[in-house]
Amino acid sequence: MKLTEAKQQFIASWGAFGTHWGINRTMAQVHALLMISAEPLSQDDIMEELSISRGNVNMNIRELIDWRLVDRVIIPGERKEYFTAEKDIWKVATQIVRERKKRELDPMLKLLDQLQDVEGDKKDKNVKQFTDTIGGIKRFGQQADKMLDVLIKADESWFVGSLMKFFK
Amino acid sequence: MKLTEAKQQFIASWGAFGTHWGINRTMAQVHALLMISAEPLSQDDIMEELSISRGNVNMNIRELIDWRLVDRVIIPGERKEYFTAEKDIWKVATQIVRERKKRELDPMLKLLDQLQDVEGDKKDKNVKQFTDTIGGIKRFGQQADKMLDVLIKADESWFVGSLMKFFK
DNA sequence: AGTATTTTTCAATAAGTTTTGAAAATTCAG
DNA sequence: CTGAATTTTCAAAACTTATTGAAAAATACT
Repeated sequence: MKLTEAKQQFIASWGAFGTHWGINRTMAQVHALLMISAEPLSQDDIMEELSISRGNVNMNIRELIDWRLVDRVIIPGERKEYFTAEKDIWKVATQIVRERKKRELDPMLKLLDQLQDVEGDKKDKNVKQFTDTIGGIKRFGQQADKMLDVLIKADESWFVGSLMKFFK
Repeated sequence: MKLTEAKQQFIASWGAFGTHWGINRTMAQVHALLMISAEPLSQDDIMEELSISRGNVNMNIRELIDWRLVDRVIIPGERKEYFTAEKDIWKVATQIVRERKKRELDPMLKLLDQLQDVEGDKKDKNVKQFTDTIGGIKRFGQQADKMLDVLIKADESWFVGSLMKFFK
């Protein structure tokens, strides 16, 4: 397979993949493009490679920077801004975990705390089912929370070395 | 907080939560409703509770059954079909992992295999960056794949007992 | 078999999200 | 300070996805 074709395939698939993960297709494509590019790219480069508008590039790059997956790069002597992506997939993954934990898991646990104490007869099966379900989700979420915290702080060699022995 | 209010809050939040995970809002809401219901519900019950149309309930229930998160229940003497959700959150989580692995991770790994061997000069930095990135993602994906396989087969007590020691 | 009830389908429509592109704002070199 | 290059904004348009509801199909009771 030719490089150009392989690149296109990867970008398209990474984009489709992203939509399953609550990430907008174009954002995932821009990220894919930057991950496989040896050199930083400008907004114009990205517009050209992906055939999308300037505004679209701008918005999605901003979002990627917000997620700390992409960095602005200044190239001396160049007027334009350039962009580059973190290429170590372990760092990419832990950064995504970090952000999603902050944006989704933490608020959910907060909410479950509040929902935990409904008024009413603990013997009523409707009340019981509700508090049992909420309680179960909460305990599970707290466990996941702890686990992710350690994962985020760990480095890859620990992950591959110690933890992976569990998963022979 | 009153039960009715707490229920509404939980259903709404679980729905919003779902959209971040590539799951349609209504599907997540139906799932939430069934998880906190002590008794199985009929299509009419769900229509009423969530104020959505019959067709909508039907489609989303079908999808949930497809994901094996919801079961049809026959109540003797009743003409209507009823539905109930798995309430053990550990089982729910492993089932979701199982399905998403099958639908997303496995196909992605297959694709990465194909993209691994691009023609061209291995010294070309563009070729090198591409194959390095793809290779890195593939290795990471394979590790995740193994880990998830063990997780799926494990039961909760193993998870909480042995594995959680790692995450003190 | 005939009929009433329930479930499923699906075309039309509504709602939501993403993209465009041109105008406004900003940046920077001379 | 001026003006060309570049970036940012955002309303309108395009596109995508979800929802409705009525008709068709399936089910099961008498």
